[in-house]
Amino acid sequence: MLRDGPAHRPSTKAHDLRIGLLDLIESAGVGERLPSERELAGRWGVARMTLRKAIERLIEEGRLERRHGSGTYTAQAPYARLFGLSSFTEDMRQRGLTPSSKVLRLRKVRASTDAASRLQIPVGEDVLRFTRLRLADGEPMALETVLIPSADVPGLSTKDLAGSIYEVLWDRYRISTASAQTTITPVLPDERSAAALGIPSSQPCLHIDMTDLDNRGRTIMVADCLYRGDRYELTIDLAAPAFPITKAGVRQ
Amino acid sequence: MLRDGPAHRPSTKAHDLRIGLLDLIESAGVGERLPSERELAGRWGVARMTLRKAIERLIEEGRLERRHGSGTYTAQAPYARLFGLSSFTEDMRQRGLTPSSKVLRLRKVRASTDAASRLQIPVGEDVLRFTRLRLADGEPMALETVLIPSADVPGLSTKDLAGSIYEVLWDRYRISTASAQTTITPVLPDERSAAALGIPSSQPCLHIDMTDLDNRGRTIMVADCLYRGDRYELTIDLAAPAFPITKAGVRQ
DNA sequence: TAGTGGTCTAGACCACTAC
DNA sequence: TAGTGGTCTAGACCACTAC
Repeated sequence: MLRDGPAHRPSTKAHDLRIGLLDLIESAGVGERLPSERELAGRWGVARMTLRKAIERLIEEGRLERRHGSGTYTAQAPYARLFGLSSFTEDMRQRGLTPSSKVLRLRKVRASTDAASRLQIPVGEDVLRFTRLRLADGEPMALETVLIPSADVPGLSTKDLAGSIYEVLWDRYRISTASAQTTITPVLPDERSAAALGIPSSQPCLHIDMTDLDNRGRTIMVADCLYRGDRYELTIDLAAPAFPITKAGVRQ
Repeated sequence: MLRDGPAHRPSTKAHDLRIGLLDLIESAGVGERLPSERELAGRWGVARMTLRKAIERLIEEGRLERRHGSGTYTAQAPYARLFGLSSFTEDMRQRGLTPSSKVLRLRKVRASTDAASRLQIPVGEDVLRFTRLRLADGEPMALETVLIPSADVPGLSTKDLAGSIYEVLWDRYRISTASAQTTITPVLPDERSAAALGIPSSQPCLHIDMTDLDNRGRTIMVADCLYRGDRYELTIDLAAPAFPITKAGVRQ
């Protein structure tokens, strides 16, 4: 059933099983139970240990979860996979704060040379550009400007921007971030940004620049964020054995 | 040979094998070859697959390396494991810059309440405290103050502080960092720091506060660093499938 | 060519869950 | 108690290395 062409590189059985498992995951809903390991191993004619290896890799990737004695389940929506850094909404909730947003601008623009280069699209292409004030417990926390190729998000409007953009991209367009590149620098805000954030322009801020890529390395969007240095701190926990965990913290 | 007490928690064979493997790693030099999987499995009376599982975990932790057809080897010194963030020396080299250091102060002090709490030692205990200017291509890049319990590093002196402290701790005291907690905030430097870094005090900087822990969760040292915002930027690459890679970048 | 790691098999028994 | 994942066994054959 599974194997394909002859002169193919990674063609191990575990890799073929991966494809089959991904199909199952795709067609299943979030949190749904897969057939048992014995059932799947039998169905695909492989040893259970071999199947388990393929499952383990998908667990590492955050696509599956196992519950001892119960079963193997599809994991939560992939937009939650990139830890704290990716989603302001998630960050704030983890801190026990209530996130909200105020859309300051939303319009369609033509990609500048710089934007086109970052988005990997032709110069002049239509791009949706919006700026939001992100709040925590009603108080300004960050100012964020996002660029997304218009063609990817037909019909996206202001009312979709109340919460996590990751959630909207996934729920509505089935777009999900597989990796992100982030650059962090300390800056002083310009007058306008300082006013929007409610801080003096002498207050240092974290400038967090992010590019989100899908699983084929194509750019999904770029985001330019300015976080208040007096309220926000970035925490990175690096652990040698397990995965480094990155999360954002809030200074009390 | 391996199993210990009865009412013990993780007591799987793979866990017992881990202990045996760690002993081998400890007594071997860096880059040395271990006995083959078949040899070790025979010696310890387990199936090869079981041994492999224990080896795989140590590979994930960066302690071992496998070379197909050749053997299993002890990995490079563990101080290099924590990616860019941990070692200024490594960071700069990766960027093609030449790192150097200038020790500004080094003395033994008594732990303040705050220091004692961060280092997990009694208040008033002897602590080695040093401040270094870190340079890249001869130009100031960061100002760093480090605290280490004196008892852990007998004989450490100024001449040991020319390069990576991680390297010294490992080579000389066999102390290695297993995890690190880092907090990042944007700040304006005080007059004295600004002068040392050769920047105006209106130049925002990244304040990076780090606590290094060993594999039992004990604090090894705390470091307080001020990075020039005009020369230094932090880059974080998050990838969903593999390990997030954190590295520091230098603005050109 | 001998020895190594890489993958896979077809079982076994245990620990846990959900009923 | 039936079904699930968790661990382990004792092999097999393949791919690669180092000589």
